Amino acid sequence: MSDPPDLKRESILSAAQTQFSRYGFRRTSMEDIAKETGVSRASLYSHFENKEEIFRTLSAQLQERSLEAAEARLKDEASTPDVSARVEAALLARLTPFLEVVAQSAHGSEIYDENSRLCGELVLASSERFLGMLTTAMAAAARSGEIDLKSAGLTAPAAAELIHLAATGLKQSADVATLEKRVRGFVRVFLAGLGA
Amino acid sequence: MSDPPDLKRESILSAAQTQFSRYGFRRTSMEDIAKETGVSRASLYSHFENKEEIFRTLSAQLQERSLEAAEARLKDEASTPDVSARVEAALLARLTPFLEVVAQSAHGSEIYDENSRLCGELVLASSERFLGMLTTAMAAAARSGEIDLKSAGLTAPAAAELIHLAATGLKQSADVATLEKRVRGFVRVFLAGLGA
DNA sequence: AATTGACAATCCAGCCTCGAATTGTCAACC
DNA sequence: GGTTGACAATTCGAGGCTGGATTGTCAATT
Repeated sequence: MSDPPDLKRESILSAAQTQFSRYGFRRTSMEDIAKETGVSRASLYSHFENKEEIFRTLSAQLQERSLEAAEARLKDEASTPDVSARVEAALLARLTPFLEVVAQSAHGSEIYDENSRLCGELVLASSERFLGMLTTAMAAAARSGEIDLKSAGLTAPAAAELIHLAATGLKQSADVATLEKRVRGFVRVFLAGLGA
Repeated sequence: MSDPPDLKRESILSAAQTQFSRYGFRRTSMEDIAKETGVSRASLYSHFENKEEIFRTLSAQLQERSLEAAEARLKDEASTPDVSARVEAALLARLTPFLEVVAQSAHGSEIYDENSRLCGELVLASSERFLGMLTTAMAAAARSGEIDLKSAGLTAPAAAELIHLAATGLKQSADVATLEKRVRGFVRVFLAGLGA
């Protein structure tokens, strides 16, 4: 099921994340990453093609993890019987890592730009995947009668899109605590509006 | 009530808007604006201090107009007895001009950046003012019993903030028609969630 | 008073150089 | 296999220079 994790690779990624967060992408040199890892610069090239690949790997890992966490929250009907609570948890799982990287680091906007440049398609694809999850969840909740899309005049994709776009706006929060409060408030009201 | 409108100033502003939209702020010269207005470049300086002031005036006018329109929609309880419909109309009045400038022009992002740089405080203040209007509207609707904030666990400012932030996300629409559809869907569901 | 052409001052994109920092790739080593 | 120091190639920012475009300000004109 799970591949054997490459410890050295992981330690390099962890060191790189630390340095990127501290200095941004451009101002972090391979030397910095090597030193933080405790290894020579040359050996980094045994594990990654170059700095961009380290960054892309890190970004992909973050995306993947947040998507998996979000999906898990959406699917966990056993311990969270409420759609509203599942959507809330999924949005937080998806948004929190982003906020921690971008709003936490002094170089958040630079990192954000580099991410668009180096991983633009991945970001887009992840966004689509998340939208797909939400759509599935909305459709399922409509089928089970937990929400009523028809009387709202919406389809499942349209409802998912609204939640997704609204969440994009809510991302503009200064810290995780604020984000949590806002997401909770938003999801409760919005899903209540759908009859949840 | 209304100041006598300075026709020459208005015609300069109109010409400038055309050119800014066509070429962006930096690539539009005073010569361009003068030619479009049909006067000499020198005479522009009889009416405006410089290019930045023309831009700022244009931006302020746009902000002011969208705010006034939004406020009018919110206050028009006579012809629009529904809070939901008023909020929907107000959001559209506020967002549409923005979308027309930014999403329409090929230089939208440059204009957006210059606007932040030259009119940052104004943009912020306008945003606050709009948030204030929404807060007032929410509070009034709660007072009249048209919505129920308490059972949603929200205050009027919190509810207004959620609507405002969500609208920020909805702004990411490719055209006005899409924006309208989304705002309508969002507002109906959200206000329904508040018991409207 | 508003408008204008003309003038001097300023800005700015392009281009060059320079040198230090950084990169990617070895052969040698463990 | 992975690791390393060392090497050559490349990148990158600072700085300076140039010419053309653009700006802001006149005194003269209507």
